[in-house]
Amino acid sequence: MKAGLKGIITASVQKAVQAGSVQIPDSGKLPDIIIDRSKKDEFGDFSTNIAMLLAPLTKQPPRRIAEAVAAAASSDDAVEKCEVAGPGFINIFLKKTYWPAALADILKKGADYGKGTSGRGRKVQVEFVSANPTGPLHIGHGRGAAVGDSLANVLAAAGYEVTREFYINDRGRQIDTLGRTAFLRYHELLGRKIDLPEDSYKGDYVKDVARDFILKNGDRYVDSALDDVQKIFSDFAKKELLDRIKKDLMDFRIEFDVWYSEISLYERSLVEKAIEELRQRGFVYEEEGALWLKTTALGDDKDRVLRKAGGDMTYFASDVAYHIEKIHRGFTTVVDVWGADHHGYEGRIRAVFRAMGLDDKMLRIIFIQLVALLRDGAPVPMGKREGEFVTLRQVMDEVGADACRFFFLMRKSDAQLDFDLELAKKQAPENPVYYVQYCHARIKSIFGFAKEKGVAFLEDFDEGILKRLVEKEELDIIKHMAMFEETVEKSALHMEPHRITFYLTELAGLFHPYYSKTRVITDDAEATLARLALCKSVGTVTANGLKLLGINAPDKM
RNA sequence: GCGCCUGUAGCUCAGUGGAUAGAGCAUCGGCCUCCGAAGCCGAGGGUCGGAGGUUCGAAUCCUCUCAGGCGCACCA
Repeated sequence: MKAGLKGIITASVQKAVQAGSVQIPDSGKLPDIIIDRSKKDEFGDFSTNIAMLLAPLTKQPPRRIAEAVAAAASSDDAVEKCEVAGPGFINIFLKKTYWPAALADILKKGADYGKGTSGRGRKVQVEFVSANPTGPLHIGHGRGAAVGDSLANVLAAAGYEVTREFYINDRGRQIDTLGRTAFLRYHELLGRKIDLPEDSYKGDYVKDVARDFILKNGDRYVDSALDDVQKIFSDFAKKELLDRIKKDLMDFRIEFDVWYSEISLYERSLVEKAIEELRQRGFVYEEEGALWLKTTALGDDKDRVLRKAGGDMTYFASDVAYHIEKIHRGFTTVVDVWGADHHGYEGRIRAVFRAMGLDDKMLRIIFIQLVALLRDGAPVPMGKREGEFVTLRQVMDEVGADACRFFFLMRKSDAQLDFDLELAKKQAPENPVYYVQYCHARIKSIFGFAKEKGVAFLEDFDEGILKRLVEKEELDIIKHMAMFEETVEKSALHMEPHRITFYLTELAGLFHPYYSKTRVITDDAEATLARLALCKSVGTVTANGLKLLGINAPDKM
């Protein structure tokens, strides 16, 4: 419905321009029209500041522009009146007949309500989690997973064609270290005395891996030299740990379209090809035995090594090849979801896009800030090096996937997040998770009650009865629901899925008080049906929003 | 030292240059004989870290500054 409002304002601006009362300079480009719910009822239903945005362009006073636009908009069928207020706000009062139509539109669209077309089918890749298969997913990965997955949902809803991708760092020094650690744990389990080097993976999960290795292979490698069998242990361990990561993500209800192996880049010679491509563009040189990418010419702080003097390729070289591959695959936008501790890496990856002659705006990097895990307000210690960090699995098992995802999506991702385990579990008002879900369950139960009372709510009811919804609370709910499509679009545009969380909390915050105050099922048959229609649509919008967050909309709690 | 992120109510945070800065929690006081009390109603709470600047207008943009977090590898 919001698109309709935007259309009214756009047309009105154009009318004012044609009439000569607003003069747009030759460039002729209108600023984006932004319409918001009015802050106060006396400011109408919706407001726009378009006149104030046009003022500097047209060099005309904002109030005069506003008056011209408001006059044009007043003649629109849906508009009751338009007022100019303050420095140049246009306050739009819509006709009462607009709201039944808006509500009917939501009911008609159902599960599709909220879907938009602003993405125009453009291809977007969202790469997220991409945790090394050297250990379990920790809580920070979980936040990245929730944000990445929800962002992908939101982009898809806004009309983009989305690919979800997990990049697997399945080669390099950390994998070698993993293999060596597994090798040592293997010996330990077979009764040998071992000495675990400082840079080993110290978590018990490597013992689990070694135990499984024994089940499959027995003690046949116990007398082998590490160098001879390291690859066997590395391969075994990384596969097992990746399987666990996949299992964790599946239980967190996250599915990837593509699992992209770093090794596969080498198998297809894509790393060499990428370097060759960059060499031809003049950004590759050799110095002190190493091969360098001249990223300083592309906005980075210092040049970066692609191939070490010892001959090994760096992790960066793979990543260069991977991102060039993303470009060749035809994505118009590439989204990388990274832990905030990787922000030092941003410059060199942007440089790759610039080196390829592309606008690096096509790369969007979402940084996921730290999660501070609390229990009853007291911090839960973390620290991967010691091998005693809190895993996603532990938290998910303790508080449930729904609460977990909701907490991760309660804040914008570049703000630190306090996650209180006890709070997330509490079935009490101070837990924000259930407020929204309860809204959905409550509505389902209203329909259960209606059925008991023999009140039938049919899909093809007479829309005329919706004009019985005249209470302020009822209209406020409809107005908020009318903003859902806009919210999804803004969420996609800014790549901020947490906006959906806030939107749903607000919707529930309108519904619960309404429910307490107003009886839905009464002797008045028409009013009952109209209110059931309202309830139905709130349930629909809540379910649609929760789906974008990857959270269940329960019928019962 | 350089770079990035964050400073908004007691706490945790919303707030694409616009109107008198908003929620939730916590605190205090009320509400279950009636569609789910995981809910509702009411009250108090603010130098938007600080200082300049840009402008009709700044929590929002720019500069400086203070505080916290993170990063500055031929590691990944």
